Amino acid sequence: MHDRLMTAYGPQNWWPAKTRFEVILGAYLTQNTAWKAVERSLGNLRAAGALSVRGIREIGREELARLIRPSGFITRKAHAIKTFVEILDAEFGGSLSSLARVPTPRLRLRLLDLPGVGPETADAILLYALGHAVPVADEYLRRIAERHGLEKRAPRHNYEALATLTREAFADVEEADKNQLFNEFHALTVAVGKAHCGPVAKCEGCPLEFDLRPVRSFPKASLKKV
DNA sequence: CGCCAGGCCGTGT
DNA sequence: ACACGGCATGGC
Repeated sequence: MHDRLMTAYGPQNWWPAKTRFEVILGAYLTQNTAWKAVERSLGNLRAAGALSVRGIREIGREELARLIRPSGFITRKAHAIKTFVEILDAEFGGSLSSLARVPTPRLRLRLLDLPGVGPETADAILLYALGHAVPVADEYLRRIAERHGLEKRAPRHNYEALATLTREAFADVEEADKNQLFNEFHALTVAVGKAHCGPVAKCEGCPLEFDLRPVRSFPKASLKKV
């Protein structure tokens, strides 16, 4: 899949953000939200000088909520983002580098313990902001796995099963290369997902093989949740 | 106008 | 364990 998608789409150069903290903000803001809307929110934050740890630290929740309005769920996301910075300050001296030095398993659990951080957001932050080599699964990968019948190896196609599926697929890769591969694979998954993996798959021209299964036989409900 | 987006969480079974 | 609905907003 990775090779096929790479051939079709080329390197995606993710994450589309300049700083580590910008990646983290994007990870929160893009939850069930189109990236286009996230870009607008990030633009608002930049204009307000709030695109940094200090910037978020210094603005109030209401002001933050107003700035991220385009990407929705503003009350929850504003609270979640403020909490992240509070924890960063309280436990890591406000240093992302310090946070990044925590061993992967413990760091992942700490992130998951934060409000508004589920498995995908935690792994996106780990991989794209903190440099840890973890796979990121998402709704598109879930649909791809389901429509290709990969759930035989992951009976309960939940998040962890998809992550494991990805880890196993890249098991023979050099440890030093895994970060880059997980990075690219998730970005490519989103690329093919946007083009072909909506609620109703558009198999036309898809570099994958969605015709392995009759897509229309999947009830809408089965495409909804991880 | 209706569907949905690079999820997460509380609640009910 | 798993399903379901709410969370907010704007693009298409």
